[in-house]
Amino acid sequence: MNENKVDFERCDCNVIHEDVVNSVRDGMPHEESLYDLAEIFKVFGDTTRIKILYALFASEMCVCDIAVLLNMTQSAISHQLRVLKQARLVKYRKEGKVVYYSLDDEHVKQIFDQGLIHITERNKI
Amino acid sequence: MNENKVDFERCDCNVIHEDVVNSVRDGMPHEESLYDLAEIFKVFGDTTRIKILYALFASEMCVCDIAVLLNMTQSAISHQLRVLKQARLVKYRKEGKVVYYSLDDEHVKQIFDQGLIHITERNKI
DNA sequence: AAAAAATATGAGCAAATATTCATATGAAAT
DNA sequence: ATTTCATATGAATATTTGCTCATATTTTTT
Repeated sequence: MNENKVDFERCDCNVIHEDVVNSVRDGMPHEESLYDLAEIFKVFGDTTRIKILYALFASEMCVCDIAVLLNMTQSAISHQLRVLKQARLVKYRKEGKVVYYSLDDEHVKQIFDQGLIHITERNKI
Repeated sequence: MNENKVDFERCDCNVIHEDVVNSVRDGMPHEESLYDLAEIFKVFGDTTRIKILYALFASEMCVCDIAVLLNMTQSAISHQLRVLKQARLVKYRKEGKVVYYSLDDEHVKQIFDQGLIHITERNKI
């Protein structure tokens, strides 16, 4: 009962439905899970990274190829690949001085598809 | 053949696999679709908005309730609700001076779930 | 009609982020 | 060994973005 006490002063309004607030709070996942979830979607939330993932969807590619495909700097691509690598969405293999990147997650397509379903359904109206 | 010509100068490296680049380019969705896709994920890519969506998952709530639940300003919540509204992820109904928000998309849960699957699988290692 | 309450919104600010530029690293070719 | 090429990376810059603060709007209450 006591841990449900929150800082009401932070909100410049009164609680309207204290019961709803309490029951919803009990069902909320841990702060950390929600943070991680947002972090993953943040990675997907950039056009360049989306393009890279879509490209790797079709084929394994080296950094230079991706840069040419997207008409962007090698450096910019390399920076973004690092982000994707840290999120464990892509993996790489080295062959001499060339580094080939490919998808490292079976869920990427499913996440993509759900996003696409949303925007296509939404635009139907 | 001509439209495949791109500005190679922008990339400070030579094309390594021109065939791969061309075939991948042919399979790429339109620029606009990719932009929209990134936009949707961008909406999911914020902890506050993720929390709001999770809360609305459990129950319809008014702005003030959400603010108290998340221990944040009414203004901050209202701003974020606008973003969610524009992305057509939430809808609202007015009852007097109180505005109740709720989810406006059956796909939200599926998108969430895919994201969760990714982070849980990833953390298994 | 006036005050109060819930929500919305515009401007400003601070933090985060994507790209550029210069340069480092590492492997292959000469 | 030296040069060349593919990639990585740190610093700087420009843009985006989330929150705060003040205030507007709308509905209810008195």
